[in-house]
Amino acid sequence: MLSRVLPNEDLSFFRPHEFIAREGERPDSLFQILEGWACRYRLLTDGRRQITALYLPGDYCEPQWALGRPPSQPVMAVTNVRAARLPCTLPSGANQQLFFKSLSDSCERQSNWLVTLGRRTALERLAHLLLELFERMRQAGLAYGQQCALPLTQMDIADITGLTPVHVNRTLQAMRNSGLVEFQSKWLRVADLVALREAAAIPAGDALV
Amino acid sequence: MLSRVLPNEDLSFFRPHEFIAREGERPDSLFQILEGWACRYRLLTDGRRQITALYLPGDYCEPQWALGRPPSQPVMAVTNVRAARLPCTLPSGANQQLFFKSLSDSCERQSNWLVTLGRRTALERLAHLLLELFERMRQAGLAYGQQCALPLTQMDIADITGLTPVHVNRTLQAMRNSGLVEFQSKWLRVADLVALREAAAIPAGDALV
DNA sequence: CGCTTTCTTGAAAGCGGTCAATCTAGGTGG
DNA sequence: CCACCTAGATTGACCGCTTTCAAGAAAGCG
Repeated sequence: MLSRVLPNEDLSFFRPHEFIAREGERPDSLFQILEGWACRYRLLTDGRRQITALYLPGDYCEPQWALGRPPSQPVMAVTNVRAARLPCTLPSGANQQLFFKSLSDSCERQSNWLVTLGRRTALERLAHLLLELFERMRQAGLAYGQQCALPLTQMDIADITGLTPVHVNRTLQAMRNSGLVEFQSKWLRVADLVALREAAAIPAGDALV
Repeated sequence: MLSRVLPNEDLSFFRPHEFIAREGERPDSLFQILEGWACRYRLLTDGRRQITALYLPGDYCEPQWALGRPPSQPVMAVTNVRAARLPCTLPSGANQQLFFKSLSDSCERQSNWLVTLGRRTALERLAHLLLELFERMRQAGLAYGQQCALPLTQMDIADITGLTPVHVNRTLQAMRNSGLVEFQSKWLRVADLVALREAAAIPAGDALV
């Protein structure tokens, strides 16, 4: 599933909360996540945090670094992360295609998140998030039946969905109580994907990306 | 300022609210906006709308169409629009660079908007929007001193900022009353850029993009 | 000059936020 | 093996920003 582009030798490891890239510092390589999760975020001066991207196994972090653009937001490991180091230059041929597909995918995902943050309720945001993460884990070959790992704290989830941890907690409980999802100790189980899609207010034809 | 890539012959014109691209329909060309504004948006089934991108003079609409990805969201003219038609294929050489820069710019802008929609208050969102639009108009050579055109209705602004038109109206009034901006009849005047940045809760080092 | 879109205003309600305390579980060291 | 520690999850009470609903004023346009 998770296609490797480089030999096993060039690996990096990160611990939870360790920086993978710092704001403004030109990284000397970019990464393909092999194992674990990472995130990109921005902090406002008063401490408000918004997570703007999640990197799951298989994801590139970040193609645009190869375009000569230093990271404008820090990237940090959420869990233990194992990643392949790739040269920080634009590859040619098929790998170039891959890069641009990756860039354009993340653009698409962000665009969908704008809709969620701008117009969806708390419950819809959480449904959307769980759905998207399950789908991405499935595509990475990391879902088992209707279950997958989901190693985020409720605080992380709050900073993704633009809510407070307290409200995430309450809304998650409502979702559990209504039987929409099972989600505890970093493990997600989606009984009814269609119901979850509906709860997320995702129009019929829309892809999740 | 606004560098043209094609001869004058290949032009398209659109009226306000006219579709420039429809969801899922492969466009046969992509555009560089020469005059006027356009937007990309998504509609939820109950009518909620979120605008996910604005296209100002000089902007490409949309590089990723050339990557073989049909538009996942409709694009529509906000004002009268004059645009140059470009072949819907990946250019080579310098123009390719241009495309990817454009793609990566819009990615960056979206990422900043995630922060705004997720974590900023109504006043901060509006300040951020006005600031960004002024800056983009300035870079396009379309600002005159500290003023520029801003041809959006309060409803458009609401659908960009994830607010209701009513609240946009009230918040805009508050900003006018406090002397932060002058904005009426589609014309913006920013007396104090620094104050507006502060009102937008934009951390010191951050670029607007 | 009438029509339609846009802007403005008021009152009331609600969703999600804030503050603060308590409970739980995983990890550590003795 | 258990006391302790700390991060994370949970709960309750209250607050307030933003929404909703409903009218009316203003402005743009044919």
